[in-house]
Amino acid sequence: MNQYDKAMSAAEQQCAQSGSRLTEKRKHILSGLLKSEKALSAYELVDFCKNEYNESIPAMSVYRILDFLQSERLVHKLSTANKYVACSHITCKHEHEVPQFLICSECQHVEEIGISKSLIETLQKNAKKVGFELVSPQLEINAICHTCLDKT
Amino acid sequence: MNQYDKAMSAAEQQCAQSGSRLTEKRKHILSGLLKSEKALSAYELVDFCKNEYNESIPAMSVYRILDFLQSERLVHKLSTANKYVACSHITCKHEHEVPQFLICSECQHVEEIGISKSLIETLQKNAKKVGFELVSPQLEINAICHTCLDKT
DNA sequence: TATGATATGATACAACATAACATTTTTGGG
DNA sequence: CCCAAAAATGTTATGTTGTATCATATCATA
Ligand SMILES: [Zn+2]
Ligand SMILES: [Zn+2]
Ligand SMILES: [Zn+2]
Ligand SMILES: [Zn+2]
Repeated sequence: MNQYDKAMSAAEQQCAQSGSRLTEKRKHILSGLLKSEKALSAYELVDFCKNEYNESIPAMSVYRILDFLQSERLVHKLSTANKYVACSHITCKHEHEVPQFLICSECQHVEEIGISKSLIETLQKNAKKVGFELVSPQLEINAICHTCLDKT
Repeated sequence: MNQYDKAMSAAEQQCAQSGSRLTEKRKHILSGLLKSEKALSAYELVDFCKNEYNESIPAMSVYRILDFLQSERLVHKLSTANKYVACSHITCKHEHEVPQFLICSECQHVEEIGISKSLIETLQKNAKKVGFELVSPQLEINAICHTCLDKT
């Protein structure tokens, strides 16, 4: 079974476990994010569903579906880019760490990596010094991927 | 001289030094950010100028002015919030470090702090591992300020 | 004062996102 | 199986953020 099928099947399991339904439309949106392997906007996902499945999903519904997928921890929102990306750890058993996203400013390719406990603690300590408490943090870093760097 | 006046005067100096002009409108936008002490959207700055100076600046101009102020390193854009904030180090002589912003999700209060060299190096190393180069990074962390935390 | 460069205005529109209410689909108890 | 409640999706309108383009005004300086 390839990575895509594994992810879809893990997503089914995740939803079954939490007692929610992974409908066709929700699957299509998730598949768009999984197949593209990059961050997509809600409207790009509308286009994807039109092109790939000849299915017209209104933007409103796509946003709702993205909310659902986020609540199931299958998808993350990248606030700096106003785009959405499939979680890289859908197939993993382990608890989801505080995520860090490296986002290529050129091609929107995204890598999701965990942040080490010690790094989190450092950030937390620094925040506290200036009167802030981290709640459910997430780091988004704009960078250039090596593929795009080589092209220039 | 209070902090606000110091900042405006330092901004004048900065622009003089780089041979650019800090016009009235540019001053008004900057003053909006300095006085509010929180992150504001371009459209909120339009309102500020209307209320404070009875001056109608089109949104287009506000965006241009914000671009200018960013190029002079007087203002930062917070991409996660789609808002803008005055640099906390306008009056400082030292080089501007890689900035980290703690943004209160409740009240939009922002603290800008520098990131230590060693932390940057850690981030850079982690990025390299997954094929990314940081260019001009900036960390934005959504958190809750203690004032808002106490209210709840 | 003429000229070019810089700054601002006006208008239109693109892209991202939500509010409010209607309709359809699913589900589970009687 | 049927119905009512809950969940999912559709429709329409609108709000928010941001850019493109072309026009006009202001400033510097020769
Ligand atoms: Zn994830
Ligand atoms: Zn790239
Ligand atoms: Zn700064
Ligand atoms: Zn606050």
